[in-house]
Amino acid sequence: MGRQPCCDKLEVKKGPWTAEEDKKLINFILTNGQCCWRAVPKLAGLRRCGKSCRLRWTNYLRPDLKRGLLSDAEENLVIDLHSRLGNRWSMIAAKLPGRTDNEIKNHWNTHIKKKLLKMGIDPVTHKPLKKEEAASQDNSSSAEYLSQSDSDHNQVNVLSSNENSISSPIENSCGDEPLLQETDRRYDLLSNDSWPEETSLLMDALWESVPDAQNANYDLALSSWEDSSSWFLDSQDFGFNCFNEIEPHALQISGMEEKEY
DNA sequence: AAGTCATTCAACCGCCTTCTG
DNA sequence: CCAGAAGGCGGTTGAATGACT
Repeated sequence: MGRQPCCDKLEVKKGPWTAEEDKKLINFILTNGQCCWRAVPKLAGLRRCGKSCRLRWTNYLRPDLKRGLLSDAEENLVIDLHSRLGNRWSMIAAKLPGRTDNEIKNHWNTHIKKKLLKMGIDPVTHKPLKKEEAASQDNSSSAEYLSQSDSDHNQVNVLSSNENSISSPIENSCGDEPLLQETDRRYDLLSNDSWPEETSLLMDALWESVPDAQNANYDLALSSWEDSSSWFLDSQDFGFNCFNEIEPHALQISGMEEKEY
């Protein structure tokens, strides 16, 4: 007999969240904070799985989220971090204020991966593709990207980081070294002391650009509520800059018009 | 205008890790 | 120390949307 499902599959709703559900979840978390996710649906009056509530909150409703495409600096940082950490999206996301693992993972798969392939770089190992493969790539796009990097020395660092510092996780994990040791070493890399200076600077700049994130109290540390929620953005008349300033009850009552999906 | 294909991203699934009694 | 519960994570899916014919 397998593991028990986390929710009663017959009772839980699936698929896209409605504005009404979002409202309930937001109100509940604002009032009670993040507690036991399994209990959230019941307490908040939602017919959703606790996991689904957590995902919805962390990936979409959390007020400290940035929305929109990753900036060039963020993209470069993702590439650099990926070259060190591999597909550890949550760790990568932890280094980018206001970004979620899901968002970064999606962006990697839809944009960055293609970009690197076009440049003749293997997105898994971050090494140049085999000569014949690379030769078939579009040279112009590669040249274009590299020329951009002239004005952005961080990109140069990204492209050369493996040469100078740490070899790719994939390569290492294929060696004789036990996987566990490799994993531990990767975790060691998370210590800021071991970041190359350029990467640290890049990260500092990103964090400075999101002042509230420096206090990164991801519970309810809250920069711009508008950014986190397009339907709320539509109600900018409220002029809220910081979630802390919002009375939870005010959110319950006001401005929460039905979102069109 | 209609049909088809490609792309994006929110959400789900299931495994792994951590916590708790 | 162990087992079960809960949380977290990465891979994958599929609906929505856009681009193209």
